[in-house]
Amino acid sequence: MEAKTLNRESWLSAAFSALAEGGVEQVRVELLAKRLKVTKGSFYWHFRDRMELVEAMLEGWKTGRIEAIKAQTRLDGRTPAEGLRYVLSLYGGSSNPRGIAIELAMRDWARRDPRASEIVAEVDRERLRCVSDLFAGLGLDSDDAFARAYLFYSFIFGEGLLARSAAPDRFEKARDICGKVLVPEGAS
Amino acid sequence: MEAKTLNRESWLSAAFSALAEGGVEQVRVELLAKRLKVTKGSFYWHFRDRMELVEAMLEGWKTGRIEAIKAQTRLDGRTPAEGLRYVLSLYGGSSNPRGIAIELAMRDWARRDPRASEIVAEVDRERLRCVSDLFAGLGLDSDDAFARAYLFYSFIFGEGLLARSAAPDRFEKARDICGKVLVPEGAS
DNA sequence: GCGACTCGATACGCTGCCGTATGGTCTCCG
DNA sequence: CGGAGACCATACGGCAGCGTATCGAGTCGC
Repeated sequence: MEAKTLNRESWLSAAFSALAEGGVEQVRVELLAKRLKVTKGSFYWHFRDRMELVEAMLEGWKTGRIEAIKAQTRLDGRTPAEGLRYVLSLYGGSSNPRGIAIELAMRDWARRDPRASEIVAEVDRERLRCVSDLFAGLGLDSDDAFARAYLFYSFIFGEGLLARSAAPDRFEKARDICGKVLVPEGAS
Repeated sequence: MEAKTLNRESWLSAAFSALAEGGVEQVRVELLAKRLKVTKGSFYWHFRDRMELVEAMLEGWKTGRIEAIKAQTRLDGRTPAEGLRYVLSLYGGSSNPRGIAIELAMRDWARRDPRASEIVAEVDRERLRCVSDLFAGLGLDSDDAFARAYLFYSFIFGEGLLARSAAPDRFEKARDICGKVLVPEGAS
């Protein structure tokens, strides 16, 4: 399992872990090197400089997320409502904490770096489009469908921001109720 | 207007600006000093070290936010629905960008610092309580009211995370529709 | 006017990080 | 076996940030 020699992917993976745990500021080559049990001599073999790593992260995240949302909203026999509930479950609660952490770190990064901001915008465009289509499949008109998608994603991201320790015992039930509000049962 | 001598508040204010613009990592004493046109000799007069500044920020933010939410949800003659729409408007859209930026930076900070996490949790508890009460005033039972408050705040914070450049022309209308979904018209 | 106090400047050492330069150790291939 | 190339270690210079120490320059009480 353990490749005896590192490659670009090893460094990218470690970089995303660092991003998830500490934000962009924590993806530093000497820290990653320590994490990977090598020295930065290795890093500068695979990458020209830190910038190149960071741009590879942006590009990789973008394509990965766009592929993912397309796959996740391709309903093979599912109804639109089921599809929405499925997408919601992917980011809901405590499933996939790493994915959520990367998502949030990415967005915090985007707040102060125009390149990250552009990448996040592209991903959001695609996601809003895909999820809008699902809501449109529920019978909503274009504006309502978009608004629902907007609410949908705002909730998903915002939920990751709300301190779950504020009332741990009530969150699960709240999430269920929110699910019903976000993707209405009765429609279509 | 310009005080000829700085005090703790001056540094705290500059620190919050730096926090809003660049996250905790950017509240650095030498940067703040440059921003305030002094040297760090001043800083270490007013604060023991960077830690003390940072803790003062946490404490100040906590008390300020808790006072604010209590004032904002005290409905003097307003109906609960009006109160909710008012709170929503405070954080909505492009009003108060600095407040939103601090809010998001605070939460990103909380993701990796347990002290910040605890502060945010305390503020969230109070906010959820206040807004839950408003929803309860609309006739919802306890669980539904809490879930609505949960959705309400998730939306507010999540909205700040969504790339508005993903579809700038559609966001305003979407926000309006979301408002109607978040605080139902008919209820009560 | 003089000491005490407030507030800030200057200068230093230390650490962590980036990037470069150069050398070493494998592996593969002919 | 021997050379080439892939991969990594070691060592260095440079910069930025933290914290300390010390020294002014104003201000206020008396």
